[in-house]
Amino acid sequence: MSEVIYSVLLVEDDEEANKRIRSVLEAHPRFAVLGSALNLKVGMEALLLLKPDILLTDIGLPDGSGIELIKAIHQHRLDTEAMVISGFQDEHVVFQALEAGAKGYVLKHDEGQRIGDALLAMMAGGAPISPVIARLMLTRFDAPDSASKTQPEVLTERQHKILKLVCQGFSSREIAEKLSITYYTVTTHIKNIYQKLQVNSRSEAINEAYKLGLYKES
Amino acid sequence: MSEVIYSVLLVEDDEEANKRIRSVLEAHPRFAVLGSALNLKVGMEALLLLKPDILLTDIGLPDGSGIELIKAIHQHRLDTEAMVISGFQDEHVVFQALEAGAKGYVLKHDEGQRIGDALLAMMAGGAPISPVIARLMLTRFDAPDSASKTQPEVLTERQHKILKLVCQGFSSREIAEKLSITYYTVTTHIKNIYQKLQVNSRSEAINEAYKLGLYKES
DNA sequence: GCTGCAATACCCATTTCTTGGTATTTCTCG
DNA sequence: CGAGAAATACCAAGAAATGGGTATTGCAGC
Repeated sequence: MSEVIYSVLLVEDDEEANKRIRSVLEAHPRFAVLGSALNLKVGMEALLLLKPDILLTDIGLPDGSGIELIKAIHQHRLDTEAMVISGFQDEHVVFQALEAGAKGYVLKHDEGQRIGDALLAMMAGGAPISPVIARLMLTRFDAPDSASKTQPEVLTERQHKILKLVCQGFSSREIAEKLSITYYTVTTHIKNIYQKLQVNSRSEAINEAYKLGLYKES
Repeated sequence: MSEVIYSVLLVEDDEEANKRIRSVLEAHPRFAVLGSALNLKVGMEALLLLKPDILLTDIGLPDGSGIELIKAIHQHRLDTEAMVISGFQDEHVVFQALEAGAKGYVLKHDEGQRIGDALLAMMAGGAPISPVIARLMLTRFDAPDSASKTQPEVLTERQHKILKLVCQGFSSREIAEKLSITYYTVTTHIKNIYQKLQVNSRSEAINEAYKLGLYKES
């Protein structure tokens, strides 16, 4: 479509791979590499400072997981899309990344062209995967188990009840009164709900709840 | 105008709300609370016995609908004005209540002052109903009238756009950026939206937007 | 018995929202 | 032209929410 150029931050501890990917992107007309980091700490600083359009990060960094970076994007409400580059096709890691909000997942060994294409596809607005869906997938794969009888919900019963009230427009204090618990407890629950839904405001939580069809009458 | 004091019967099953509204009315110089009931049965008895000037009732009572009370007013030809207090702006319920003869419809979450004002407005011959609801009534009951080309919305185009963004979970500042207007302007719009929707928080507005079906993709 | 999860409760610093104003400009309608 | 609606912008105080913690209790599973 457009001729927009996307700024990219690369975080990859393998110097070899870092260099290679970087040069690939630098050769690409649609991307501008703002910088690259070799570890989580530097990557985090760069992310918050540079606020790139795209974060391209490895998962296994020497001083932590690249997932932290993806989480940071949400926490700081950056307008950055995250894509994971990993050496493994570890299912668990993939889900973790998606859960954290990553939009894509490419392999280190992919050729440069593929990486560029993947990034462009992502920026063109791939189907954003709901964090909860990802989480559901996670639990589904983690536990190829049995039951599936009761609530397949990620949220606990209590959290669900509170989210429902939040969606109905009640304030934290009103919810506390309704449930005969303290205001503090309500805020704690809400905090946990936000984390599970990967959002950070009431409005976003409500939005997510509706998206997931969590509301079918009361 | 006059210094008339109106007698009020309150029927509300939520003890919390009951107590709150009751104390608000008791503190008001123009109202005298004859009694309050927590369910339909007691409410009905009280209504027929006390014949209050005003019936202030919830709809969803544990043993039936408050609409029964409104109907009873007509059935027994009482000289009582009915006003509904509800936690929801459920379209269906509103119509039922108005059809049954309710003169007003206020929200539980409204502050005491607003409830008092609404009651006085009603006694003065008004019908304190949310403009949005009124508009819905019009479009429902008739009006193959005018153009119908433009948006049948109560909200202006701008307000609609902003409400949409609010529903999508954006903060006021984010909306301001997106629309290239100042934060102040956004808050002003939101203020006006709240007034039109008769709510007083983001969550309630989102709720209302969904209830009114204001959202059909973007 | 230990561990982990869920639910509860509390604190505090910071941000965001809410509410009450005022005010200017543009546009439409009568 | 004047009235009114709509969009814009600004301010300030108080309420609420958010994010970072810590901590206790009870219960299920290993």
